[in-house]
Amino acid sequence: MSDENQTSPKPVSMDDIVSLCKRRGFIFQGSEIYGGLSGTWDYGPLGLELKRNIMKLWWEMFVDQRDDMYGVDAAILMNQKVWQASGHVDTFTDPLVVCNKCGQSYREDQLDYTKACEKCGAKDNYGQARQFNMMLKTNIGPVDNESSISYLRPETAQGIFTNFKNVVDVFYPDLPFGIAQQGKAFRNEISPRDFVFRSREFEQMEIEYFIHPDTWEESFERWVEQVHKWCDALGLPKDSVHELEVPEEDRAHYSKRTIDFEFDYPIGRKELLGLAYRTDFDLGNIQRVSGKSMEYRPKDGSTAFVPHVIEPSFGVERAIMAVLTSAYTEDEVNGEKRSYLKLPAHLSPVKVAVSPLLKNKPELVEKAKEVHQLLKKEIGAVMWDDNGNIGKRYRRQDEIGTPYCVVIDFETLEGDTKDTVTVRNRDTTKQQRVKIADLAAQLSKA
RNA sequence: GCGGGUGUAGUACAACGGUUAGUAUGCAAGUUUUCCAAACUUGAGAUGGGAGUUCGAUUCUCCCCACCCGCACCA
Repeated sequence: MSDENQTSPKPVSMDDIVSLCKRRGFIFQGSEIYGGLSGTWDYGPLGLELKRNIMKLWWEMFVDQRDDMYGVDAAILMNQKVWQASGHVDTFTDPLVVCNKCGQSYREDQLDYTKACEKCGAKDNYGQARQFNMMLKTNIGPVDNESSISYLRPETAQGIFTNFKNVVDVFYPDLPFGIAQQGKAFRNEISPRDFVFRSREFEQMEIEYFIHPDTWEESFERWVEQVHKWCDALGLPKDSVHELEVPEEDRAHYSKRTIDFEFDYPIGRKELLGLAYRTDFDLGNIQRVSGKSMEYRPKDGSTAFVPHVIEPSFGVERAIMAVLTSAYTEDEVNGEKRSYLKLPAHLSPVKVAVSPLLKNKPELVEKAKEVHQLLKKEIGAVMWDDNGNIGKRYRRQDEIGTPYCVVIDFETLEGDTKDTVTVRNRDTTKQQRVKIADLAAQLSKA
């Protein structure tokens, strides 16, 4: 689906991004020193900052800035009944049957044994059905038997549903309200692909927004708007984000409406996040399996009911890839090609770099260190950089998306311009003089 | 999981069945440099892992691992 209507194709390739991520300390192959482990990735100092900034932005936007949202942080390991109730145990254990001749695999429930293999035409040459489970299984405690089985959660959502009653009992929020959670999830993907796009261990940010069933349509529409606001906040170009209305036959059976928000990645147009109306499927299952009531009793005394949910589900790694894709820019400065990350300032791993114009002039270095300490206290993510010459530092900071470079030069030390520094803008490469006293305020505002 | 491809310093590339495996860039130390990857000196740094063939393997063969491209999968 990415072949047609590809709008504003980015010149950036996946290799550019992977290479930059590694070269500059964003993302590395997991367990690389031992030859790697498929589907796992490690975050370096800068990637970690970027990831945290994205997750922080999300939390501010969807939890801190709202009155109707509650956060939880549920355990990754959960009682196996959670996954029986949710349907994951059943739907994740599809038996697979493999053609002995060509190795083509089929789901047993969809295979007609009387027919020849669709791929190679071999007849009556199917292997034994074997279970394939997308959930990563483990055992709790010293015994290794049926009852000790547990799974690394394949989604964070169930940790929200299982805490629905707790949140209602303690806070009794007015409906509608939402519960939000960020955290790791695990899937034993058959083939992890496309850098961090599909991996076996990943980070999710999910919301279950509880509503009265009569209001689902308007609530859904509001979430569509919210999702677009989120994409704007990530700095994604509007023409790179697409709504895909998922047709009924492709939706989960309990979902009455699902929109996949897709992004134009270097690997094509792929899902960035999902928005689904899940009805009362999840709470209903919990009620059925646990025997505990999941009903919500409105404060006005009207009839109690099991709330329905709208579920916006965000993948952190997919957001990171979209942000990097959008931010990666190439232009020319003084005839030299330059590549840089045009990140929104609130996402940049480093907010400000501080340099002495020349590193062999102690008076400059001393003053610069002073300014560095000052800014570090005020802004936090401030980097000291005195490597090479000033142009080199600018390029290096450009490439990791640092929005501002502060340079202490001889004008800082004396004359009318005493105690002013140069502030250089990443995107325009223009610079202006700013009083040291105003620096922190001006940079954190910008 | 299937088919195809790839695997050499941090990155991007070279080379070769045979002495110290090169180049660029990056990195580290130093000299220098008054604003956009200047220059010089020095230094560290690699044949993914394991078997086999061979007098000798980074090179050839096999197995494993990882990544890339297709297919399948993606509740």
